[in-house]
Amino acid sequence: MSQASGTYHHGDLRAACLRAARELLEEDGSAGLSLRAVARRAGVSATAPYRHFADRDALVSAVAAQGYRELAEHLAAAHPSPSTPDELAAVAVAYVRFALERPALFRVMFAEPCDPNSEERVGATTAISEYVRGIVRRTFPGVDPDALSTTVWALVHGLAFLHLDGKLDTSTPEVVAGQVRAAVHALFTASAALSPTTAAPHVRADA
Amino acid sequence: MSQASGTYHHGDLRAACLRAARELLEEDGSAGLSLRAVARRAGVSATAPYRHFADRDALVSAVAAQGYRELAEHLAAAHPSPSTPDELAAVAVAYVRFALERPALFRVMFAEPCDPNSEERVGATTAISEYVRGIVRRTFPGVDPDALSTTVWALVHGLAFLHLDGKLDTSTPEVVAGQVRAAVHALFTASAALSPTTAAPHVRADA
DNA sequence: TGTACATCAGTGAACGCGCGTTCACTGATGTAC
DNA sequence: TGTACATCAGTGAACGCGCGTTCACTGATGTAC
Repeated sequence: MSQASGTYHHGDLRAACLRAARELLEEDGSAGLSLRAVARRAGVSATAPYRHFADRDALVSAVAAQGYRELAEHLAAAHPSPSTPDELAAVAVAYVRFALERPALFRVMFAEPCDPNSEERVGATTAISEYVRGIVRRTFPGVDPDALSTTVWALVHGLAFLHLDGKLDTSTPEVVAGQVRAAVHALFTASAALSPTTAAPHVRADA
Repeated sequence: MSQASGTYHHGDLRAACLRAARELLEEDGSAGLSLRAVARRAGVSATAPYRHFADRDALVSAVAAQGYRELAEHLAAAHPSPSTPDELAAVAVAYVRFALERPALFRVMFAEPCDPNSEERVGATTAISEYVRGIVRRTFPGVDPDALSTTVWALVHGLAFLHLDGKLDTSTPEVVAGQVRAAVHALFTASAALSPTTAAPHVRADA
């Protein structure tokens, strides 16, 4: 029997290592991810992972990349192609919820000083970035998508991190969602006012 | 001679440890802060810091708290009491610049899972939070300061982190400052439109 | 169908490392008389 | 002013730990004949 994902001695140790890493992150978010702990959890000798990852960094980058992919899926699940403020807000809520449900993974994805050389990681980041740009283009036609998508991403990302660090009220998911929606809607109104097609009077008054 | 900050055998080892920690963070941002490395850098035995810090966590928290204080000073230096969008933007630029100039310190302050028990740390965070709220109150009279200050802080904090992680263009300080100013101004316009006193027509039209 | 062989995923001992923390100590300082 | 003493900041040896990584190996699998 020959499958696409090879079944060797272990079965699929690479996948098992990633799974183990995720479990460890979920159990103790504050601990650093160690190759030995991952091997232990995968039920394999300390050196077995070296067959699948060049070194510890490669493992960490692979975990981060998987996180980016899952984040993208999570956002898409919130709404396939948002084009209204409410839909954008729903995606923003999903982003923050993702961070709060997997705090350690989210930190690995963003807080860990990342080597810019990891293709997997750079690619995944670019994908997220493009996704946000697409939303902004659809939701705010007539506004420069580059500048605004940066603003949107920064706002949502900042909300995620401040919640993660306990700097904001995280008592219930509803409270969090409310804060995120309020912030996104404030932003939308701004942009509508700036848009040439729907410019607010106090902006046109400059002309 | 008896001074407020006691001069003992070393002089002032507590301060020397904090200084050493800061130097180490600036030299290698990716390495974790270790008590032994700090002692080594301070030119003192590995166990000497225990006279001044209960354990490693206490040292890290002290460094973070010092970072918060310096951030507050940095923001105040950008503008003592901002009350216009331009002045707020200047403070936002200072916030992001602070993060980019001391990336490792900034990560210790925010990215490190922090124990909510550290009084020093909680207090410093609260101070920053209050400072932002004050700015928002002055800059956006008539708008609920709670909600908006969260939005402002999140936006600026998100900009700082995305720049820090190389997700945005950080080629020159001017480019970064431009992005930050653009984002803050977008937000201001939003809030002006929402404010009862200066509400934009398309908002009042709802009534 | 059966045998010989190559491949290579996983093993396990071993390395050298830096870490946090303990402990009994030492020796400079400041104070009481 | 001089001596005895208490304090306590800093020492240095020692502990046990988990880490990343190396290396020669073993043994299951898949393949060629």
